[in-house]
Amino acid sequence: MAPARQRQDDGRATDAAPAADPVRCVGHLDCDAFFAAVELLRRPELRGRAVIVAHDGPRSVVTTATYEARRHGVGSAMPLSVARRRCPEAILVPPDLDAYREASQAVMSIVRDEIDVVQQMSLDEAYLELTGMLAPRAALRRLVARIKRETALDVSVGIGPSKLVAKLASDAEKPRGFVVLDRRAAWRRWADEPPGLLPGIGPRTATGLEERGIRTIRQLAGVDVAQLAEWFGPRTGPWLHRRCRFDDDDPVEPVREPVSESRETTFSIDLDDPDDLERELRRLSLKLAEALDAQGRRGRTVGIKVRLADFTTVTRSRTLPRSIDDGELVAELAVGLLREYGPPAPVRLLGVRLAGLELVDGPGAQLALPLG
DNA sequence: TCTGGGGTCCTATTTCCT
DNA sequence: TCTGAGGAAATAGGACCC
Repeated sequence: MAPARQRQDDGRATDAAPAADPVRCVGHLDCDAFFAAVELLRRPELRGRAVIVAHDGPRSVVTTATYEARRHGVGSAMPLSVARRRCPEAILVPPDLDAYREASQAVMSIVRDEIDVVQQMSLDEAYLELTGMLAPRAALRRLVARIKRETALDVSVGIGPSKLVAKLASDAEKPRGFVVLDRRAAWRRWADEPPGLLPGIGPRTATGLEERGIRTIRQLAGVDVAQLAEWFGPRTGPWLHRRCRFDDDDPVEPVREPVSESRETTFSIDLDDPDDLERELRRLSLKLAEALDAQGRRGRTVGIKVRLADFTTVTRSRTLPRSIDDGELVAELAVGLLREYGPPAPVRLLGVRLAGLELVDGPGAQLALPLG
């Protein structure tokens, strides 16, 4: 494989070409077993033991497990029933989102204090734009040490020429990893791994590739773009073509406006009675509207999501001429959609969503309250 | 093994408009 | 008035991520 433009990150491109942009440098920071780590801080007696953070229900899944539990084959998103079978001695701790939010804020405010351009991806993960920085590695070494000192949490860090490589690098040697790679090093390290290693290639795409005889990133890189476009679509095809070459120029975007917000719930026993379903949908609608109201946001498209007993999922939505934020109205519309659909089987999950979000009367509207 | 909750984005199809 | 091409927006489904 020959990367189109090769530029090493030693290249302090001296005044030769005026158009030469600086070598991009991106960091990815990921807290190790974040939810579990926060729990261990509060309950040090659990240190060294297999701990699973999950609700205790018949249909719950593992949110995080300590590395001791992972050694027994327990992993994130695994049904709790399976996790228990694999690791019966594991201690179950219910999630405490408020505590994780607080810990996240502590970490992220340190990150933002040290780095100008930060894109936070979740409570425990962020991309850092390091381009132009004189000594990015040293800076991130200091950052890691400061996070450990001030929060007692461990993080893994990856540094690369793109988000893609940085993310793979941070994942490569967890926990407490610190991996720096350029594109060619990434190729050497992962070319013979399965395509599913690459973020964005999930089980479905991996299977699709396998059915066509493609089992490694190297093999994927040998497939014609046009062929990939035919197989996976006009955008996904070319995207795969670049991805398997570790070619990525996705920018680090510090602020992104939310597109939609939703509330959903899985019942511990499937619901059959329309009255029960409507009551639940109302409750979810009011909860959603309340949250959006607190943010000063409204939405123009109301949608429902219904998962039936056999796991088939149906969505219905309706777009209004203008955006709304009233809980009762959201509930009315959601219930209307549910009635129109009329679930043909017992329902396992019900959800409501508001999309096409906007800030009411633009930014700052919330501050425009009468002062008396 | 039997699958949470909260998001983003992509694709295909339909519908409406010009 | 009928017909059709082509774009934008809406809709539904689904992949994927943490």
